[in-house]
Amino acid sequence: MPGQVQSIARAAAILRLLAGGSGRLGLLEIARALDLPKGTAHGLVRTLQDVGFVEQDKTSGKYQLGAALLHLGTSYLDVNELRSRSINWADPLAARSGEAVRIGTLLDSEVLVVHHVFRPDDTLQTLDVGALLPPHATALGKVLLAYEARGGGFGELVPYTRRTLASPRALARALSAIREAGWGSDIEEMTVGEAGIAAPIRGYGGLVVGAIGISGPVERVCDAHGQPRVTLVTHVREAARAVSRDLGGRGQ
Amino acid sequence: MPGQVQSIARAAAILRLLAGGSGRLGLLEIARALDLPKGTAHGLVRTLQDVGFVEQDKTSGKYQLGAALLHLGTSYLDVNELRSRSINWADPLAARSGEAVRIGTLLDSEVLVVHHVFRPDDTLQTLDVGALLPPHATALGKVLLAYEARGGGFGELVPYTRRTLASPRALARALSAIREAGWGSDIEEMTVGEAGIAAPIRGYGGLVVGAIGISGPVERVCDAHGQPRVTLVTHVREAARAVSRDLGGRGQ
DNA sequence: CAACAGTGTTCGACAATGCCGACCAGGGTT
DNA sequence: AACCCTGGTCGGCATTGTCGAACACTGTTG
Repeated sequence: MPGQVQSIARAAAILRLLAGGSGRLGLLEIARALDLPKGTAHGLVRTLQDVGFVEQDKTSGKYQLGAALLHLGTSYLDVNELRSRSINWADPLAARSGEAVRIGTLLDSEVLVVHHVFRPDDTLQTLDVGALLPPHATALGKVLLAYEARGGGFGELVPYTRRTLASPRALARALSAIREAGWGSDIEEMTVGEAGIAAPIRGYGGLVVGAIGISGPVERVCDAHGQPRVTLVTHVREAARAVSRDLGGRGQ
Repeated sequence: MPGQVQSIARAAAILRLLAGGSGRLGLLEIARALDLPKGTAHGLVRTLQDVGFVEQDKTSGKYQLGAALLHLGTSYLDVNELRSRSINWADPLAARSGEAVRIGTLLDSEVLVVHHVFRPDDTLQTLDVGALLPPHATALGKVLLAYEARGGGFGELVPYTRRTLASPRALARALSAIREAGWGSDIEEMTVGEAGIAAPIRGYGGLVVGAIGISGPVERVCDAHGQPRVTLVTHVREAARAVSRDLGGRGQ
């Protein structure tokens, strides 16, 4: 594969940096973080500003992400096949299971949430479409990792709770168990008191392109033995199959 | 201001094209639309693909927006000062008025919705955060236009309904009336049966940085004379002032 | 069945392009 | 008032990306 266009790759790095960091960044901070000369960074940032991908706070001079990105992001949702096919099945799943439903896909070894249906009750919930979840500590993420072709080493496995799978060996075992069973779960591995169940979504050719899952309080998601309830597992797997069928895949 | 970085400007144009068009586009369509040689367009698109801003449908070969943009877009929401300050005031406004609340800002002569609170009833509504609204046919848009520094000519004023302000003269009159009154409305100018009320949000230095408004069925938003209800107008203007105060502006 | 009209993709040579480093200009702090 | 820090500018060099033609492939058409 021939070389990349340098300036575009650098511009993307700047945007990722701004998205990841604590919001606003100064020009020199950007230049230092990417190991670029001041002048070069300035040129890149200024054209990013011209196209609306970056805004500058006039008082502090610092830079932040721009409004044009918001529209591009939602435009992506409109085109995304995985999301559009899932929508019809996510709502029934939320209704049947009584829990929140999320659909995610792998992006740079993280889980990108592309759709989110709130838990049917009226509790206050924040929409996390567009959020990135840690793959090793969520049911969605582990399912996606299990079927990921590029089985390279995982990133650093930060432990969120005592039950997080923080060692590569434990994670690899869990992934092969998921491949065996065709679904996966996480029990208080990301936040205490929360559990989740997920199953893979296959696209054209049987390739896994995403995952659908529910998550909620551990006492509702799991039975008396601390295992995910069979009825919920069935619901999730059926939803995953339905979406896969819609996508033209073989559906598990 | 010295020249732009050509390749970044072109890359941004490609992304805008993909966002605006009907989703997927072929390489030649992109090249033709931007008047670029095939090879050049390919290089740009390929690096956009490498950084995740563009995806390629393997079967058709066509290109579409990529997943990385979704995360960038929502990251923008997290940083956006206008949105974060508005959130606390949008919910009460929705509750008091009983209508849907939206907060918008001007982007490229269009209205970008940065926050959206559903109407309190349980009707089915779609979240339009990230959507672009026509400025001349919505209360939010007309308020933003009225206080826009760069008072250049408006784009083409497409008529949506019979009551849309489609002539530059009528629109200019409406805008100066808004400046006079400090708030604006639209009555069946975008969709029949719908009306809206909006007021400007001022940031540091008194500059208008956004607008907040409600919208709903014309029979609820307007009184017997077909005019916006005074109580609703007051609620909207108070909310706008509150947000402005939070932003450090003078609040009207 | 062959010629064709479309794709998306690769390659290499030229030179235009954007990179780099040093140089300005303003603000805050010592 | 001298100093640091910031963001912004300018011009020369050569690295960089652009460009057009050629390639591989698919589906259609004569």
